Amino acid sequence: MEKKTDNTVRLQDVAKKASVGVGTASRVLNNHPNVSEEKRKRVLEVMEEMGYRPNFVARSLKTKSTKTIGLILMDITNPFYADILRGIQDEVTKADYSLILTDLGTKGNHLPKAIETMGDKKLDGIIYIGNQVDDDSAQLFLDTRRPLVFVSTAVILVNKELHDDFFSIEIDNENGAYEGVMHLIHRGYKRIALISGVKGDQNSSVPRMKGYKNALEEKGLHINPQWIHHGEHSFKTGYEGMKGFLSLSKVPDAVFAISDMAAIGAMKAAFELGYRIPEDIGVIGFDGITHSAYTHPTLTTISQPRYEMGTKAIQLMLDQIEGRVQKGRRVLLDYRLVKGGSC
Amino acid sequence: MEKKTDNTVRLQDVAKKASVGVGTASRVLNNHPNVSEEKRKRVLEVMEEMGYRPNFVARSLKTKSTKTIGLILMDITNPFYADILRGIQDEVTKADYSLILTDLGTKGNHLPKAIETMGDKKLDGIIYIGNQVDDDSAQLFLDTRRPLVFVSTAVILVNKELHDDFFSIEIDNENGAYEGVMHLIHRGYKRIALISGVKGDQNSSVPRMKGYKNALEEKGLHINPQWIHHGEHSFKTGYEGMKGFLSLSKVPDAVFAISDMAAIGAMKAAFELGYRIPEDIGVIGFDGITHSAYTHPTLTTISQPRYEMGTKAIQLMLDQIEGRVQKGRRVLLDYRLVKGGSC
DNA sequence: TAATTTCAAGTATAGCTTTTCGTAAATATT
DNA sequence: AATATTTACGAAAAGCTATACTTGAAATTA
Repeated sequence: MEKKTDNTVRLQDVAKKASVGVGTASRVLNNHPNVSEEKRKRVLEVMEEMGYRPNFVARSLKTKSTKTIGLILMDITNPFYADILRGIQDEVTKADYSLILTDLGTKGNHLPKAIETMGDKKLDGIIYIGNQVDDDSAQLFLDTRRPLVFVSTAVILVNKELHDDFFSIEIDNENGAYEGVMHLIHRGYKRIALISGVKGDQNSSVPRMKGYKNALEEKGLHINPQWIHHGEHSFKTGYEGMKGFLSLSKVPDAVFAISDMAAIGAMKAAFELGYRIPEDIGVIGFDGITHSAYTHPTLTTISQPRYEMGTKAIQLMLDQIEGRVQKGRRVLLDYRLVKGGSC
Repeated sequence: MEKKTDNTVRLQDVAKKASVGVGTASRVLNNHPNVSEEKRKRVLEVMEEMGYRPNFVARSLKTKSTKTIGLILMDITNPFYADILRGIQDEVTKADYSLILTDLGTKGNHLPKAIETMGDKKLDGIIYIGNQVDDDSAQLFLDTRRPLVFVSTAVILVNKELHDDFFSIEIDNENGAYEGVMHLIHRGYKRIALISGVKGDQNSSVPRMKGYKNALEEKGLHINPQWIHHGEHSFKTGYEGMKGFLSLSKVPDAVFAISDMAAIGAMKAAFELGYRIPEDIGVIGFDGITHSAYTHPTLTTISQPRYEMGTKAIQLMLDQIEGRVQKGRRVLLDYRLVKGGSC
């Protein structure tokens, strides 16, 4: 009961030296009221003098709060996610929480393991940013019985029902895409191709493709299946998609890319084949990453409020952790058409 | 001693149901030898049946190991760092550790707080990736008394002495820069400008500028102070640097950028002013981020083994945590000139 | 057979903090 | 002045696991 194996100083060491009970010392530490000014001062002095630092692990065991939020994300390599992370980080820092990050990466399905570990480590909440999650993983999320926030992720189906015990933050993807394609049409483009994401992904691919089709149909333009390319949110996807389009007998005159990464890859491919942008072929992207302002020509894009998505995510998380809200809901943020020189 | 407030199942619940001592249950959990096959099986069954999940926090309190590594990095928005993170993440996942991330961002000095928090939360080790740290923060790092790995960071000075109780992973920045500039010279460029990082930063700015100067001096080329621009590793810095150079009466014919981000920004500025790359002005970058392969023309760059830097960082970290090494050392990895079309 | 070794398995304790509880003292109320 | 209420504070429990220690039985040896 009085072993000092290493030289860490414990609260009871402080208490003893200050001649108070360990309970009192704890109260001082946590700014509880019922402690006399005299003892408070003495304890504080001794803490300073001995260089006492509270043990977070022991505290967590007792309070059941780790002051740590888990963040699972798709691919940190994509600046879109990195920008969201910046918002998350700033807000987390402000609230004195820590962040446990799991970057899923592209190879292998590490999601179930990641969710379970975050539950086991007693994180106070979990944020997920990425593609739609399958039903099994969705169930795992709920099983952790922790506050959840999904960013830029389609609402999940569990047992074929919509759950309302988590938050989600998105933009109106369908209308965003619609507006982007409309912009192309207004600029005079008529043969508009689509570089999409993972087929069937309810997060970005499905709603954005819907917006794309809505716009074309509304204007009576032809939807050519050959002009739709599926892939990831990567340079490579855009590059390959564009290469494919430009090798067809009937070449499109504009491309709507589901992400800026893909748009940049597409531009590269067009340039390589000697096409001029925007004269020969127009390009529009989606996301609004910083990078899109540094291509030549500058990329026109549907910009998402990335930083704000991050800050909002943490705010909603803290609302849940601190019991200010009960039911989850879907939060829609505004997107914005940023006009560049690519179309 | 027998309160069940919520429905979490504890090891002692498992033990009771399996009619064994809690010690035995613990041994089963940790694969200790001295337990009969019969009881092991029974305990395992009960665990499965009750859905038992070990409490990491309680375990950490006892074992003094959190199975969590801290990562402090400069700016996740820079793909160079994001790529390193990918390597770190993969290796961390493999070893069944978690990662607590602190992205310092650009505004405010959050480093001291970040270090202290990671110490307080009893993380098993800390990795730092970024600019040179000041002496005070360096001392804080050492005060945590935890394994340390510094990636792409200049060796730190504490009390004006070189410490050897931490690891660092770098490339030979001076020679890398030297080689890059030499490449420009061999391609026929003679008026070579430099877009550098933070002035005096021993991490990248100082050694790379040294390599830059070495090359110029060796070839008897003029070093023009007006052709040196300081800033950050960002698009903006490169953009502004190049704009500045091209407004001078005596314009350079090539630019060596300290990072690919800056190089891309510089290319953008040159294009805007109607310069052709590589005909009118040559550009070479540093880092080798994926992005550099998708500019037009493709960016020539000194590529750093980013992913490997990450995996190596974790390997060295685990070596320390698991006691396989005592003294720290400096690890140099290989860089590589990747020839693009920008010079 | 008795003594010794070996091993399985149960018990108690440590790890550090917060919180509950009970007591004593101080203050307020009548 | 006597009682009720509030406040200060120490002792101990609780949170959950791992480990050191202990015990008892079985196996080995003399």
